[in-house]
Parts: sequence; structure tokens; C-alpha cells
Amino acid sequence: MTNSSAIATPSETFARLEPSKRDAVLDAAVTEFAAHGYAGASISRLTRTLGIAKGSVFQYFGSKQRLFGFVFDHAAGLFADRLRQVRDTTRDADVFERVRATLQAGTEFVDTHPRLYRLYLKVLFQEGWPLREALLVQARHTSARYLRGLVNTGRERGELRSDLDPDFAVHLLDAALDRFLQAYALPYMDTGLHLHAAGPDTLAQRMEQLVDALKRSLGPDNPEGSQCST
Amino acid sequence: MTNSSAIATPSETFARLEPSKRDAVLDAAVTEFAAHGYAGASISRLTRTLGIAKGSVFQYFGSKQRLFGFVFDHAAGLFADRLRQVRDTTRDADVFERVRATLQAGTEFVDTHPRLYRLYLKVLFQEGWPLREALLVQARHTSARYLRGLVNTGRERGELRSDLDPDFAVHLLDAALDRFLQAYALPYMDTGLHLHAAGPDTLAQRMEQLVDALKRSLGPDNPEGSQCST
DNA sequence: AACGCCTATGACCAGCCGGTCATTTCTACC
DNA sequence: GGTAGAAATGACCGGCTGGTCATAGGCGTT
Repeated sequence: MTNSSAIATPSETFARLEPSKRDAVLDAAVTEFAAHGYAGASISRLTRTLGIAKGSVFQYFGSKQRLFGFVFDHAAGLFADRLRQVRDTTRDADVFERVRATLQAGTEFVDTHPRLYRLYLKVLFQEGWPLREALLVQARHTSARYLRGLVNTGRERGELRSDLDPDFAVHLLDAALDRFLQAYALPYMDTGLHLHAAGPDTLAQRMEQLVDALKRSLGPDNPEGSQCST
Repeated sequence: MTNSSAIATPSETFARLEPSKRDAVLDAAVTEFAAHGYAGASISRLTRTLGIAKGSVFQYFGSKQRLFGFVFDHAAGLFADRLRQVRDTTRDADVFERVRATLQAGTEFVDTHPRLYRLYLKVLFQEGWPLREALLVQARHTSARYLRGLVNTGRERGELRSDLDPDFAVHLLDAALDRFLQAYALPYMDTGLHLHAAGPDTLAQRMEQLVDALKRSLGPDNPEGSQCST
């Protein structure tokens, strides 16, 4: 699972670790990086939290940088897996239904891995260290390719406006989906939608609202029999 | 100008400084924070870059935290001023024209203060230090209030769909504008729009494209005489 | 019990950090 | 030139960092 792209590999010692401990280390590392960013994160504090010796972490990963690389890679892999899953299970559905499903999968991912998503957001705007570009390019590439696929099949099926610029469509979808998720995950990014205070129905309603708006923007001009007065 | 909200004030010594030096300090501080984030930024390196003594910076601002507070406040003030300006000069224009003008003002701001914008993006997702919430709430509040104003007057004038949820409209505008700016400022956030490689005409065209899409989403159902066959 | 191999440990290192402050340098007025 | 007050300075402090490594401990095989 989670086929990481070998940007950073842990030592064999780590691979041989008891799974529960391995997960504990990974989990605590995500928490540490998500809470303090790369520069602010402290390996000493991490080992104190975990109750293990500092040397062990360096035995496992060699350096702070490679630890971070592995953690981020792992997170990106989990998300990519989920995306693939949505793509395959909705293969025959309408583009906008697929967008809705993606939106839902996104919120579910934020629910089950809240700190992973925060970590991703942090990396998005963190500069000044070697691995960032590699990680980011890979992550954005995954997302873009996924949306590009949706748009392309949607166009072939005539579910999108014929004069639509696919590049623009991908951008708009990316913007809408990403920001919705941000609003869902981060209270201060929620400009009036009140997503985090919302129950599941209200959330579903908000998603419907967004998909509807996207349909108006990107869908064909005369959707059904609703043109003018019937 | 730039009425900062007194979240952090520099000492009188700093206020009495020669304007050119004051600007140099501010400028270098923005660069340092924008490049390394709050935790990663180093006052020692900053003073080395500036060629002044470390003590001076603490003489001026008292602490790293207050320096950062002042720098961010200053940046937010500049942007808020520009927003106000756009709001006032386009007071009588159509909502979507106003959105277009906002978009343009945004790209111009990124052009003239590239590191200020990057700093803002960094703070957006940086956690674990006291002033962040205050600064962020203030910044998002400014943006949300601005868009809310546009939406409200647009609704009164019937330039928006009658059944439109204003909360949702604000969210969608916020998402679209913010992400467009991000794509413009940060190459890796530009998923296929190729904004940074674009000349001014292409850029204007892209903005038009976005405004058009927003008009379809938020505008009235039958915009002009184009409903069905006339 | 003795051996070999892997893992865990935490004292230790050099380096940088934010922050202080006694001292020097500058400047303006007489 | 003298002097008073403001501004600039950089050596210095305690603390924390990422990273190292000699040592100790665990454990299966003989």
C-alpha cells in the first residue's frame, strides 16, 4: 500500500520494528511537524514525547530531513490511494457527481487524518530546504493529473461546455476543492460557511451547493429541459 | 497611511530613524521571515545581512515576536489600503467588473510586493505562536468584509442570482480570488494556467475567463437577451 | 555460559539561537 | 572644545538544537 516514491527511505532497522511502535513513531512525527513546521520541529522533543532515545530516531532515519521526507511521502501516498479509489469506483458517473464524491472523500480524509492534512498545508508554503520542491511538485502533480482525468472524460461525454478551456477547468476545480477542504479543516479559513460547526447534512448541503455552482460554470449552457418557460 | 492596528509597536528610536534605513530594516525583515518562516528566521542573520548590530534590532522592537508582529501588520495594512482604494474607485461598477478590478489589483500587489504576499501565505499555515491568531483573524476578516460588501450591493442591484446564498457567494469568490493569486505568485501552485509565463494580455484573458465563470455561477439565470431563441 | 549480532541509550559536541548590557560612538548645542 | 544624551555596538549568556558514538542490553544459537 501507499507506494511512496522513494524520496526518502528509512533504515532497515525501522522496517523491522514492531508495527505498533513504528506507527507510534510515525504518528508522533506527523504531530510534531504539523504543530511546529519543519524548522520549529524538534527531534529532542519528539523523542521525549515518545519516551525513546534520541539516537534511535537517527538510527531509523539518519537525519531530520530524511525523517520529514519519509513522513510527508507517507502522507501523500495515503491521500493518493484514496483519490485512486474514488476515481475507480465512480468511473461511470457524471463528472459533477465525481467531483462531489471527491469532495466527500476529502472531508473524510481530513476527519480521519487531521494532522496529515495540516502537515500538507504547512509544507505548501514552507521554503528554504531541499526536499520541498520535489515533494510539492509530486503532490500537486498527482492532484492535477487526477482532475485532468475527470475533465477529459467529462468533455468526451459532453458533460462540460463545448467551448471550455480544460486548463482553466482544472484550475477552477482545484481552487474550489482545495479551498473547501481548507475551510473544513481550518476554522479561520472558513469565511462564513460555518463548516466545522455543521452537522453531516449541512455539510452535504454545502457540497451540493458548490457542485451546483461548478456545474453552472463548467457545464453545458442548457442543461436539461429547464431553458426558459416550459 | 497604512493604519496598522497596534498589535505591535516599535520603539521611538525606530520611529526617529532615517527613513531609508527604516525601510531597509523593514524590507530585510520581510525577506527573512518570508524565506524561513517565523521559527526558521534568525535575527542574527538578519543583522548580518543588514550590516548592523544585533542589539539595534532589539533596541527597535524589543523581541523577535514584536518585530514579526509589526512587519506583518505593516504588510496587512498595505494590502487593506489597496482594497479600500479598489472598492472606492469602482463603487458604481457592476459586481463582476469590481471582482475583475480586485483580481487585477491583487496581481499588481504581488508584482510590487512579492515577498509580502509570500509572508502572508506562510503565516496562513504557520502555527504555535501567540500572535498568529490575532493577525490572521484580522486579515481574513478584512478580506471577508470586503467581499461581503461587494456581494451585498450586487444583490441589491439584481446583478446576482436571486436565490443565491450570500455566505456561499463570499466563500466562492474568496476561493477563486485567493487561488488565482496563489497560482500567479507561486509557480508550483499554477496547475496548468501558466500564469507566471504569461504576458499581460494572456493574464488579462485569464482573469476575464475567471470572472466569466463566476458570472455563470453567481449571476442571474438569464443574463441578457440571450435566453433561448429571441 | 559464552558468543555474536542487532538495537537502544543518553552523555556529549559544536553551533546557533534570542536576548542583555556595559561600553563606545555619534550628534547637537553651547 | 566640552558636554550631555541618544544610538550603535558586539562580546557574552543560558538554553536548545541536530547529530555522534562508545557503551549497555536483549536475545537466539551453540
